[in-house]
Amino acid sequence: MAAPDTGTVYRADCPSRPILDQIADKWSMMAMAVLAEPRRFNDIKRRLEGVTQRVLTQTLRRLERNGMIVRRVLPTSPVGVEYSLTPLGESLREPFGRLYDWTVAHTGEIHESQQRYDKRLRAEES
Amino acid sequence: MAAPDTGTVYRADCPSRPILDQIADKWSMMAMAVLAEPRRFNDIKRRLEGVTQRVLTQTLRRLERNGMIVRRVLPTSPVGVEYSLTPLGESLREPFGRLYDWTVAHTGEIHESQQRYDKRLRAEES
DNA sequence: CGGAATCCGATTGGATACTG
DNA sequence: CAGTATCCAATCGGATTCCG
Repeated sequence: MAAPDTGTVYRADCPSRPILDQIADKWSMMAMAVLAEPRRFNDIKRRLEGVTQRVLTQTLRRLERNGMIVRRVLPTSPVGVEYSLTPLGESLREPFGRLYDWTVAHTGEIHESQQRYDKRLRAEES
Repeated sequence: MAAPDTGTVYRADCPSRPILDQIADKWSMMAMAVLAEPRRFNDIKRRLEGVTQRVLTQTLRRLERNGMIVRRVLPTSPVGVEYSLTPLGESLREPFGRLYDWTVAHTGEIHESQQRYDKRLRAEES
């Protein structure tokens, strides 16, 4: 199976660790999905309902630094900026998509588990 | 392809959002991988080099609440606690494994991109 | 052994105002 | 339009101590 060998990974020097830190967060995953086609800043912002300008900027900067997306300034007036996926970023959409599909498929199960857990906790506290 | 439709997802009420918030973090992913076989608290802690007791406890609690793992108190002295994956948690290892494999495969590319980015940034500041 | 509780510095993130 | 800058509140997380 695809999962890592549990004997050798997840030490402090495991190369996957800093990378997961950089890309495995909510907004990065959403931004990558939305960037299936090139989009401009405010377009992305509108689609990621709830994200603030500050956080979106930081997210896009980090994705750019890690080679997932490219930032292109358009020669318009006023200036426009278009973001698009690199081949590297494109290749990440597949594993991300798997994860997304999984969450959608198991949403109900998870919510039920949460409610059972919270109920049990409240019962113990009484 | 497996990725979500960019026209309809990532709204505030998209069911994937709170779930990704809960599971798509570094320590959760590492803990899930390490729990390929049932393990006790301090065993997990040793394998996740760098994690503190506090953070590991919080991580395991959240995974338990979301139905990914079960916590079993062993009738030993002193008490032992064993964590193991539920079927739901087991099913998550596959998409997680894909993501892990991806990070390992592209570590080099990402580091190069980071260095190019940082270098370019320093050049502009001067 | 496997936590819970507390303290506290560091980081995050929202709101707001300003800019080329 | 696409940011940057600043302020500030909340959260996170490390270290330490105590407990059944």
